[in-house]
Amino acid sequence: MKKRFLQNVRFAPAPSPFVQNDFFHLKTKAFLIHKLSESTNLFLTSLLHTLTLKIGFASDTFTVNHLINRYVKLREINTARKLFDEMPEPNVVSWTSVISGYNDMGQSQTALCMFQEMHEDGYVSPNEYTFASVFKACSALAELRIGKNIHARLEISRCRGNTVVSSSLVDMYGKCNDVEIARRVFDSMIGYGRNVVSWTSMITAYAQNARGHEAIEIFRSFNASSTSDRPNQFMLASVISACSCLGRLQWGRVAHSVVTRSGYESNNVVATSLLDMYAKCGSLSCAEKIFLRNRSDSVILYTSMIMALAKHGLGKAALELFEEIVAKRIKPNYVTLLGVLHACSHSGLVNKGLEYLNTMNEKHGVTPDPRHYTCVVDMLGRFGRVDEAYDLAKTIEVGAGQGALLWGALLSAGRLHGRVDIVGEASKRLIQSNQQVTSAYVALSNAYAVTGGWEDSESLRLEMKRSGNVKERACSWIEIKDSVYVFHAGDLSCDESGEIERFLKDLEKRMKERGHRGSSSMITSSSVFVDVDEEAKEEMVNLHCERLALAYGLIRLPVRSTIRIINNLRMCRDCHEAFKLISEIFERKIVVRDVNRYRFKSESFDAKGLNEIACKK
DNA sequence: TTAGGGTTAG
Repeated sequence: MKKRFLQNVRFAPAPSPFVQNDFFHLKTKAFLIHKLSESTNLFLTSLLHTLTLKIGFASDTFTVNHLINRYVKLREINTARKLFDEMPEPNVVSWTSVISGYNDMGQSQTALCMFQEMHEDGYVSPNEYTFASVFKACSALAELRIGKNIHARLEISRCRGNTVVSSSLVDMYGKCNDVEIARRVFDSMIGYGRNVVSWTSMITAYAQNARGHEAIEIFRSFNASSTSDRPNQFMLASVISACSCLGRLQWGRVAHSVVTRSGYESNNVVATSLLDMYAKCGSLSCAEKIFLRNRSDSVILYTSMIMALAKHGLGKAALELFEEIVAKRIKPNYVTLLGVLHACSHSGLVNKGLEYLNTMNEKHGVTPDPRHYTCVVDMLGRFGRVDEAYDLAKTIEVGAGQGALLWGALLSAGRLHGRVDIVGEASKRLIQSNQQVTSAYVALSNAYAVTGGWEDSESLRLEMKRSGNVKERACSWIEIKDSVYVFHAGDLSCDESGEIERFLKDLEKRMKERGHRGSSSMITSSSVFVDVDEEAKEEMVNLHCERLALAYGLIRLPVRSTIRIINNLRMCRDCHEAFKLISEIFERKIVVRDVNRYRFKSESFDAKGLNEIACKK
């Protein structure tokens, strides 16, 4: 502190003639602070700022801290920073206020730089408030390495064992995808107390890392604990999000009843999570009801509905909703445009999709990024324009994670359309960047085999075996009347497989009768080639024929209940409804890596657990 | 006696 004081002392303002004595000084200071705390506009705050300088409080840390906080609240971070830089003796509150201000402005990187500066300055030590703010910045940036370093610093400080700091740590590890450490921190909190925020952080950590069962287990433990806290909108939104990632409609419905009983049904964030849950669990009609009941100017609510329609193959409706956003002057963001492109991709509106990509910056102020381009590559690839997809993919600069999505999309397109050259190129790119290595090896090996390169194919298989890249058997699951059935890829031991095959052949025949020129081998090869005029494409959108091929891969697999799915399909009045049902089945299809773990969880915990909470008084 | 943590679309 001394160094900073000496540096600034010659610039410190001379004592003001207004400061006559201690009593006057204290009264004036109290008046200023009181007025500052009441000030909600920039004009008044600037006036009080001028007054603070005039009457000689520019060196008073406490008063200047109030000023800084007022500017932070008004989102005037540059003014706040300027004030901070001119302070002769900033204390920990001054530092934390500016760090927190940068967080609020979304400038998390600057917040972290400031924390480092504070450390190097060495005159002020961080306290609980500072650590909580800094972990929040790490969360926003998903900076695991820096977060761990600061966590180590926390452990040797006197600030460990604080509920707020630990909650922010749980959140940070969750956002950085290290759920195990998040859980360890959460468990350690039992010694000094958890509150509704700590529990919510843990639920969110599980939900955001696709571990819905554990998220719901934590929610159940929270309700069974002795805490007097009740679930609030933050916690409920996360619980619903956990139900979404599980794709289990029954659980989602029970969670919805908890929301209704808690009185949070009209909360905008909760409503958005409900909408998303219903859409992901296959009930588009319920999603629409939630949307209509809560229609507001929220871009996230609109975007969720656009995504829901897009995923259900209703591209035209999704685009109409987007036009409504534009007409209402709600500013779309990059996710909204992703939804629009997704809608075009899943509905065969290829040229429309390209038009949106090329005009989104000019018309909507959203610059296309690799995620948008990947969506368009996927769209072109799905509809046979593989060369265009490849040409576009080559022009996009991506990091490793995004590259996996981009080249993964091209790999699928190459496989779907039998383009060995594209499969080879995409596989090589994926292997080089160490992404999706197993799938890429398999695809590349198959590509070599198709072109007669048996030696290359064999050596690749050996290489896979040596490096431990063994492909896991894919599986899917489906929920029927509160039970979950797991399906294994390639298992044809089903008694009803003949009947299923006959049924699907019949569906294909009826589809052709309605004028669709799909591939004659659509069912057997799981490929759909589209070469139809615009009108037919529109109809194809409604029939979800691309999904039929994929759904076939799901329902041909053996479980006793498969026959019940077929019976449900038969109850449909025509093949349009049947396709919709197949599509819904497909929407709930989730590939899991660890089947045994999932089975164990699904047996040990069912919707009754949530029901108990729903009925709790 | 100023400063701190958790939610929804992707």
